[in-house]
Amino acid sequence: MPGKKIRNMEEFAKVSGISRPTLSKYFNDPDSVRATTRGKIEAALEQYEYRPNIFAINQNRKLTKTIGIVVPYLADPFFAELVRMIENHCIDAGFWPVVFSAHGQQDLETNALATLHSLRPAGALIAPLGRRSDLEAVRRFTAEVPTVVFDSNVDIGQAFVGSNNVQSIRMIVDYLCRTGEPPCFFEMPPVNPNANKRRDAYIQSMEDLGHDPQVIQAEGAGWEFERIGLEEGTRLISNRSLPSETILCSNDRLAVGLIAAAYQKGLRIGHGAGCALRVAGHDDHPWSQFTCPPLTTVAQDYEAIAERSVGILFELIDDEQAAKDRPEVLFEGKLVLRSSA
Amino acid sequence: MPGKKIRNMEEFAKVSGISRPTLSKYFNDPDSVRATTRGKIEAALEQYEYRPNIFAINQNRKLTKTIGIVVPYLADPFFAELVRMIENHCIDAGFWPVVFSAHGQQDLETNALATLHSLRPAGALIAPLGRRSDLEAVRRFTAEVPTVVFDSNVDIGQAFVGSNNVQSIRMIVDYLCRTGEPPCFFEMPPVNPNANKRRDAYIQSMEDLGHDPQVIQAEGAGWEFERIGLEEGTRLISNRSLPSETILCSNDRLAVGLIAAAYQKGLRIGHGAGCALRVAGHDDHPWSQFTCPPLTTVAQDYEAIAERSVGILFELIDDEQAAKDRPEVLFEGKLVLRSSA
DNA sequence: AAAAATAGTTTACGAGTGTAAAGAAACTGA
DNA sequence: TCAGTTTCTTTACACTCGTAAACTATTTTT
Repeated sequence: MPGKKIRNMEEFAKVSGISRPTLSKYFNDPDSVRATTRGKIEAALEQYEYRPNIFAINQNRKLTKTIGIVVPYLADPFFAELVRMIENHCIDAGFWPVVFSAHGQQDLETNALATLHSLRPAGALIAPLGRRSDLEAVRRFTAEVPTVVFDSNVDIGQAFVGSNNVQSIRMIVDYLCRTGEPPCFFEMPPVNPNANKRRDAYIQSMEDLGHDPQVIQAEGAGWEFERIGLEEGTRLISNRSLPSETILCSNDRLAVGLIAAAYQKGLRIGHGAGCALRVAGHDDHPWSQFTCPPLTTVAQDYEAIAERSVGILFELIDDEQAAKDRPEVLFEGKLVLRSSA
Repeated sequence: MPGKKIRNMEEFAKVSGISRPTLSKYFNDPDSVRATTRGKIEAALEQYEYRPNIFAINQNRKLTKTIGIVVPYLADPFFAELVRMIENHCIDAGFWPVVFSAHGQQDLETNALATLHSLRPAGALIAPLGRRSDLEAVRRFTAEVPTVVFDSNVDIGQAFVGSNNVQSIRMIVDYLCRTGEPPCFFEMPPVNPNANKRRDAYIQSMEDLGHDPQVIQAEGAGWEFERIGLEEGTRLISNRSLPSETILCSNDRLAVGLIAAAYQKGLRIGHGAGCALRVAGHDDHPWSQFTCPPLTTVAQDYEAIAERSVGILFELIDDEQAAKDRPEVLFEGKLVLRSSA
């Protein structure tokens, strides 16, 4: 039951009977003071409402407890989910995560980095816009803040954590070829290196298997991937211009749109009898288990990516030498067989 | 082309030839200095890389430029989208939005409020967890920070902005009754007042129309609404225990799960011939246009809610008297007719 | 119980900005 | 050009906490 309001650490020192420097130590690391002292402080905390002023704390600390998280588009469930996990890891480690979304726009990304920079964070986790990023601005940022890049591997930061697109695409191409007609590849204008890697991996995998790769690029920009999938899918189906009955989509959100298009055109999706199309995706987006039919896809290991990014960042923060070789950690995708393909 | 690094405002005063207090004024509000002075400052800003230290700024300002945004679950596309819009409005107005997600957990919500509090924000926009909120903690927060509550109307804060659930539910119940069998209502254990309002509005609307209300409550907790809809939907269909062929879901995410269940059970959804079920939702979630079939629902006016919440908050910040009567702004839902019902 | 080690107190300064007051400089309009 | 107004400069203190140094109190070790 917090009682009287305490304005600053000095006042709290008075009521708790502990000197201010010791309190400062305590708030930095509760285990750095003797148990009896800790007890007194915590007893006082129960009685009085007091929290150190974040601004004053960070003003003087060489190393703040702030971790910046920058993603290209927070309303994308993939990033929302990843950020959720990353935030939890940061909080568990006693850090304060601050999330920025570029909302798909370069100026907002650059601005977020500038704001973040002036927060003097201990480190940052960045999933760059990719193509649209102001790479110079990002580089300036990473020159001063230990940064782990995740998801989209542009050559910046001190480490990268993401998925092994080559392996995952190869795996699903393999599966699709083994179980039916070889797939064509449905993509949009690439927004980041992942998209390119996936396309290239598709082409390579197909050639290795002795098939003819067929890439369809949907028009459209922005982050409404489902809409792009729906519109282009509708057109392709209407024109009967799909080069294969099996379609591997560059990501699940595109697949969601394509599935909607097929449904609306009366085409049944799946690998059973009476099905006109097989559709597969990539990422295992939170929604993909609820499409009709449920989407066969490759799961990115969200939890592993989140856990490892944060882990590497903490290593970087503890030991700046770890930066030298820019490790790249790639997690393997897992095939998620559902009924769409 | 920013050149030499400037460490603080004093140094920047030297190189720009403008006194520090004037610079301080400029950074607070660029229009508060003469155009010629502004010109000199901005010329210097081009040449030198300098940004005022956020911590030092906020340490002394009575009113910071920080706006706190707290949502119950950021990975829910409804909140992700709303937050995206709110953030944009804040940035446009020269404020710094800081987003917190409670990730569905009370302790995280309470903690977010405490952290936010110590940021001494100019104001806050809170969508409370609802039932799970530690109302006392929230109230303590709102006693000191001008707060607009949105989405979920618990009786705290200086204003509320949300949707008129009574009107919107009445409208869709009306529509469903007019065009086919009267709907039953499919809900989960209510997580916030909206859920209760919607159920009650359903019951009232049905009675007003002379029909027998039928409420089905799915079991399940947490924020994986689609899963709840899928699992309970599967059970209901298997047991043939649906009291009506028309199902109004408490929200779109539940409907997404139910639609998946119906699909997997081979039931065709829609209002045409050969359809076994009609399914309607509420909210117009970003996904609901891509379900199979596309979901008939009631659209919440995202942009209006975002714009108005921020607008009212700015009024509160400018004039604390505005708080007295706790205005409640309810936007009307719009019927979105697609093919699921 | 004395010596050694640990943890606390007191004192003092530093971080980078906001802001107030008094006076100097630059504009404004006739 | 000159009075009146506005804007800038100078000076000084405030905000809250981190942290270092010198010293004292407490605990641990032997």
